[in-house]
Amino acid sequence: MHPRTSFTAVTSPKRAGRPRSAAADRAILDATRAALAEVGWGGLTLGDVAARAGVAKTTLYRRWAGKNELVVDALAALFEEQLDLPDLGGLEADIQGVVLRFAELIERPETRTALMAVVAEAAQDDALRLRIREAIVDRQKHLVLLGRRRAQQRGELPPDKAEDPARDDLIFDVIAGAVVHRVMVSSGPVDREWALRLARLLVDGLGALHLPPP
Amino acid sequence: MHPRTSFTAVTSPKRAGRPRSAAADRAILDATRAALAEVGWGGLTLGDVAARAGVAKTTLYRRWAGKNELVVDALAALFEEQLDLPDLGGLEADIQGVVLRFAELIERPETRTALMAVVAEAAQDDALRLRIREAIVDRQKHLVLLGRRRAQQRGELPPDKAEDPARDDLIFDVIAGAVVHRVMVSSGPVDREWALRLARLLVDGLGALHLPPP
Amino acid sequence: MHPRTSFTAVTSPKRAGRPRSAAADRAILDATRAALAEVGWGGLTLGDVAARAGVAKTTLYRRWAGKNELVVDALAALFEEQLDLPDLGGLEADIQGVVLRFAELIERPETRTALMAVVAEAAQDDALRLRIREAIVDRQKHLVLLGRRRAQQRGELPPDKAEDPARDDLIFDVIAGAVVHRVMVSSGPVDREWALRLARLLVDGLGALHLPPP
Amino acid sequence: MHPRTSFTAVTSPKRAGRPRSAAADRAILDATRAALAEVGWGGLTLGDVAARAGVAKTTLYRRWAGKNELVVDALAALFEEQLDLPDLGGLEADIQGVVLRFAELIERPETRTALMAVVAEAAQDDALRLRIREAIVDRQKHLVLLGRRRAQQRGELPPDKAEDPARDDLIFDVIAGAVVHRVMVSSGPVDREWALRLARLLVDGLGALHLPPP
DNA sequence: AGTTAAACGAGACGGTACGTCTTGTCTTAGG
DNA sequence: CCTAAGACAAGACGTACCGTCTCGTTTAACT
Repeated sequence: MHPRTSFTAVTSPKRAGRPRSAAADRAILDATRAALAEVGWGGLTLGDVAARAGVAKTTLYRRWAGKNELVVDALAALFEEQLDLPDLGGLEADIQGVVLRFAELIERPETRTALMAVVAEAAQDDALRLRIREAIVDRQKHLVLLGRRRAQQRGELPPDKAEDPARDDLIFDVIAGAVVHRVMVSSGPVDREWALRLARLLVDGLGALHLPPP
Repeated sequence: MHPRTSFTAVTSPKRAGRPRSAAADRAILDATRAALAEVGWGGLTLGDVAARAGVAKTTLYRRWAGKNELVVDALAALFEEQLDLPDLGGLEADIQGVVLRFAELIERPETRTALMAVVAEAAQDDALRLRIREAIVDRQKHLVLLGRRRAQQRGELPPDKAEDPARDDLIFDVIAGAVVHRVMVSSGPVDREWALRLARLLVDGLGALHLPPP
Repeated sequence: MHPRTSFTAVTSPKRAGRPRSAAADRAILDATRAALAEVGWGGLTLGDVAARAGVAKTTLYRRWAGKNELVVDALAALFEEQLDLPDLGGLEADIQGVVLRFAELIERPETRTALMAVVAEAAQDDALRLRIREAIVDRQKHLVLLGRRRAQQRGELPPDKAEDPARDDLIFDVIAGAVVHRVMVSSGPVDREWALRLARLLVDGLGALHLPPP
Repeated sequence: MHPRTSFTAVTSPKRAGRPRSAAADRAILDATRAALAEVGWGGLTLGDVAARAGVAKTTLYRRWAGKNELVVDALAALFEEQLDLPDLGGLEADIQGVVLRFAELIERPETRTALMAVVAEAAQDDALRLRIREAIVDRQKHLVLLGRRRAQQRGELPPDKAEDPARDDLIFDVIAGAVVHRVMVSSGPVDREWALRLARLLVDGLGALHLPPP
């Protein structure tokens, strides 16, 4: 499997020959999501995706190097929409809100069947792991910053003396990890109560993290 | 894929014909782990496992229904050993210890490449999800109970007025989820410092969880 | 494309595992001939042959390395039957008879579309050329010997003083070549008259060939 | 595949727009012959030919409908040169000479790999067969006429009472067929000796053909 | 000198077949 | 009845060409 011209890469100002069809891009990604929801990661066939999209396999392979890359891009679009953090008046409520929102995303059939699968594939593929982080994970991370600043303005958390990005990373790993584990492994519901308890645990735990790091 | 005689099931007292070779079982599981570490889940082939184990494919299929089941059993053996929680003198230290221990387990090549993969497969396969919980996840869960009781005896946490299993589940989801997310997605190290910060967050957050549930 | 265990090769005395299905061999060759007659060499697809034969592609590729080898074997069977030279009472009649017979063979749809194609492929493939000679061409060659001996016994040709295999080869090239050229290139009919004229030319020319070689 | 403006067709007196590049025509035919000699018919790719000729595929398809037509035209040029029959003083020598000459042509790599291939394709394509006859075969046929007349003038053959074109066709099929069969199938050399024997066979056989047809 | 219309290069496109691979079952011979 | 060996049906894989198309550019011949 050879590397391809990245689909997201901005095509250079002047390219000879017939330009790539933007409609094909869209059709393929839509078909991928639809197929994922229907048959799951394991049953996903690039031939089938191409057929659903009304596109030749070649067209698909010209843009993506394989199943992994395609699915990451297909999922990325889903995550892009869900990027906001409505101000619910307090840190606890904000966390509860974002947890519910994130769970909603994870529980969609496309996401359920595919997200862990690409993470698993990425275990042995550094480029893929990077792509997942860039296209999916990091986009959510700024919510942590936003939420923390808002809480500091409200006086719910003390102001920072110095930057501590590792702390925000930890918070993100805790929230995202807990939700994913709840949904994918424990198979329990992420309802308002569960989200509230997680929010409480974090609100109380967050104070300690603002003490000087060890 | 048809159900098989479960590998773990105790074979009935008297069975006619040549008995199954216990050596084959071990050889297959060892080969599976070795192959996982080498080529990862995606590259894992049942034909290759059989060849490595010096066993015919038939023998393998007679015991396991497919790749998923085989790998779950192969991983289960890895998790079986790691079941203790040395008393390090305080709740924070205990949590830090168990986090480091768990990370160590997750970061092995066999686990890294296979655990998420079977979780992903389980997204559409209830039986598999149950098997993973029973054989892998739940085995670790009693550590939460043990740790909490020890902390209550030390007076670090207030005694329970009533049972609250959902609370322990949440704690488990948070710890396990955070470690897995850190390792598999964020690709950051789970070192003493990271473990300490997570432990602190939990110790302080845990108090709130002992207030009456909402 | 890797070499395969030859289909015709006698399988060694003892082979482990399930033996190859003889029925599959037959079904594949029959399907090949049928497909050739229907869609011709250019339209012949190994996938289609497999489907017609009710066999998986793997089974086909286990026996033959590709289209060329398969078709040679499929044609060989056709040529095997046609091996006799009825005594029509005189050299001229015998030649006329064999020419008509040979033309009949060449003009079958399977042969028409495939024979020249494999010969063309063989132009760059020594192994294939050898296989064609062994499996198809040489089988007909003994007819020349037989016919000549019969004519010598009748006194139509003088007895040989010494062996001269090159002479028989020439005769074969002339007869086979003329018929093939007539059918494939000139697109003329090989009817009784044409066959008779060729026979006359040869009968009169043959005398000269029994003079001492130059 | 649609019909094209034939490459050989005289372009109509007035055509608007940019005229077709004659250089491209030449480059494509040269590239075709070179590619044929290198990779053979089977390996010949129109994309590759275009690349070798420094021309876009479109340019190629604007002139020829496909591989078959292109190769026929490429071969035709080779055969165009070889059209003479030096008077070697006698019928036998003349035949020997033309046989050697023809063999030389057939044994070129381009011819070897491509001639039989297009003949094979023509088995199911009447237009192609006609084109081959016109562009390649018939050009050689007048040599038979020329040789026969010369021999009649020398007195080596009796004068014709009536036209008998079928007889000349037969002679052509015999000579061309025998040489092709010798080269392509029997894989034997067409050397002076072989050519002489064929010439003798014909000279002696030819007398009979001048008797009244049956 | 400008206009025009076709040829040109480049390369994307929908298709189709390729030959390989893996899956899970089946068939033999041997223990 | 189990085992090893390996053939089997099924079907996805990723690649290579096919012949068509769609661009933007170039090149003559006709205004």
